[in-house]
Amino acid sequence: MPVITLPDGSTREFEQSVTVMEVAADIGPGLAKATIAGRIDGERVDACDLIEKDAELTIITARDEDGLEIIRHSCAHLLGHAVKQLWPEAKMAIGPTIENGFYYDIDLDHALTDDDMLKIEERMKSLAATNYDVVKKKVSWQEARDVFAGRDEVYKVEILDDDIDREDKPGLYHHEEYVDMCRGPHVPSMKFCQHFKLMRTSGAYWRADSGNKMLQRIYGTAWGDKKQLKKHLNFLLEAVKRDHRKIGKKLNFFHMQDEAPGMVFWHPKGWSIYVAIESYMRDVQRNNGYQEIRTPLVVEKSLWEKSGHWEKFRENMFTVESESRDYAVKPMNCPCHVQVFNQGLKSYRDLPLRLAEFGSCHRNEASGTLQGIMRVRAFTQDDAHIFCDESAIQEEVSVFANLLFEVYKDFGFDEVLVRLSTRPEQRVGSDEVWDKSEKALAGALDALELDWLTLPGEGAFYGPKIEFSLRDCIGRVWQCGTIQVDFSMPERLGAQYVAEDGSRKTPVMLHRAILGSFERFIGILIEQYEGAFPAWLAPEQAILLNITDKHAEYAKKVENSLRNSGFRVNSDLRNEKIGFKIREHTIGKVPYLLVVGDQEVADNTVSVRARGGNDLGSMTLEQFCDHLSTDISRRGRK
RNA sequence: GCUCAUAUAGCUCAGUUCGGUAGAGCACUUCCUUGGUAAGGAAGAGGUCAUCGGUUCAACUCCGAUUAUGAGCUCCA
Repeated sequence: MPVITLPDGSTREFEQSVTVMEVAADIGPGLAKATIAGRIDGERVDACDLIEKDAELTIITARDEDGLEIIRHSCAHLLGHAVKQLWPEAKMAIGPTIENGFYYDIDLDHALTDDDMLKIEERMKSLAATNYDVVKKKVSWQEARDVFAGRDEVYKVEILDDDIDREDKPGLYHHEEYVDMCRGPHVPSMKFCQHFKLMRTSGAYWRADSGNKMLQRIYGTAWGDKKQLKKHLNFLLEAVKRDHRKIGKKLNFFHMQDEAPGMVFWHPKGWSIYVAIESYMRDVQRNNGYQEIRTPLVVEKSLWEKSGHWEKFRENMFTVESESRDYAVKPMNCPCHVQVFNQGLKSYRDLPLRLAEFGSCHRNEASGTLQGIMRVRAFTQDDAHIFCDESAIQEEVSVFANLLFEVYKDFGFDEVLVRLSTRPEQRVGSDEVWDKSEKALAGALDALELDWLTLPGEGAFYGPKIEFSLRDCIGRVWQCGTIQVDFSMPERLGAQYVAEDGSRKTPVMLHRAILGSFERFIGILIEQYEGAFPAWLAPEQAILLNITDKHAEYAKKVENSLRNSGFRVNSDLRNEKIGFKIREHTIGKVPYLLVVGDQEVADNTVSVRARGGNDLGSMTLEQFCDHLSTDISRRGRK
């Protein structure tokens, strides 16, 4: 006689055990139709699962996040169903859900082509169109193993053997002749799996181990209705439109070429953006207690041996040989910064000592990881190291985080995600030291009253780190800033200071960056702004357009005057119609187009057209300077 | 590094179904046009079809290798 309590607090009593679906039907036929699964006392269950005793029940429909996830999971099974019909010899590995969709890893000798993808999608659609019911059976471990062994599904058998307790009762979901094993829950009927699209294939190692066989992974996206699917596909198109590689080429910001893989050739316009950001960061650092330094790019191997880099990351370092000595191009700035710290005797009165460097680093990343200017082999960090006493960590982290939030706001990013990465398997330093470091960072975050998550095992080899990620205007998340505690390197490299009691102590070092790397950050900005940089960063803040040759001299005069006022201005004096020039520089995303013709020459003004086509009318030079200055001083803030 | 795909004019891309050495638009050059807020007109020039090798009478096309790029995987100190 189970009593079911619903989310609104109402209760329903039943004569005998009932399924989730039956409860839904009892509430109303409309709900029954929409029922995907249920949540009993917080745990997700199938619609066909029996409720035998009193329980709190929530019905899950496509409107719930959970419902969507179940749909995606079932779509993975649907993919399996289709693939096995088309290639019966395929062996199915795992098919989990991911953000916005699902994938399935498949072992199949035939390399899947784009045509195959269409074929699979067609088959999935026609299977789903029959609205067949998904039938769940709980079986014994042995029974499940027999089923998959009988079907030669070696990966399912391996999962059973290695990961599933012999006492467990695995759920087998029957999609007509296809069977998949899953913790569930799944949709009761394929009528819920109608709005999906296969996205791409790729290789993926079995159990994510690069020593294992590479399987073929098929990615798909799936949604509760047509509208959601369309919205997602539009989002993807939007992301493609913003691709920094395309925009970077079109707007002539930079290029890359075969001879220097993973390294950027900055063109005048891109470099102008770079310089604007660098000089902004230089001001920010100077105004916040940092001292800028510059250290060598190439340093003898022995220093990297002492710092621990040679042991842990030799493969990713570029090396150079000269006069029988081995050098490495620096992959990080920290060991060099310790060398600066080590010059001269330091007192506790010198701490915290904050050394900053726009440090140019080279890391020989695996070729497959390179991506535009986002992931490169040569990059420059807005790097700094804070040498301080252990007791100052929390304060330094907190001051740093607040500074970082302000900088991000200047770049137009208001939402920042914070995560704490803890000790990885490969690391230096004792567990004691790691305990201390992790605690210090967590303490600082709590003191700031931030929402933050822990990423276990994601820390750097020398210490735990806080990572700051920002969300761009179309919702994507980019990891940029970081602050990392390091109790190890100062000791390894012999950093010391004289404490109040006259004893020698080893300082703690905080590695920190706000933007991360200039290359990557500019890539992010290009995508965020779709190339339309706000005035303070725009390579060309304004451009003079003359109507005819008659006005060229006046245009040139205005251009020079604006330049002398410190603005980045050019003029386009070509013999072209004004409409043509407007079009070209609109596409070029110049913030202000200044048109000059008879009228303007006579009145000593410029006709101002803002980006986006806003006609701001005629202004005197002075008025325009004020307008532009105001715009620039706002930076990226709204 | 691994899997799959891709590489044609400065850019974006056609094309060679079945091997007989290539085409468009934009950009560029010249000429005409001096025109007021997203493309004025005409003519012209421009490519060893990524590199190296193989098959062939003949390769841009087929095969192999290399390099780079892309999507993922692994990695990201």
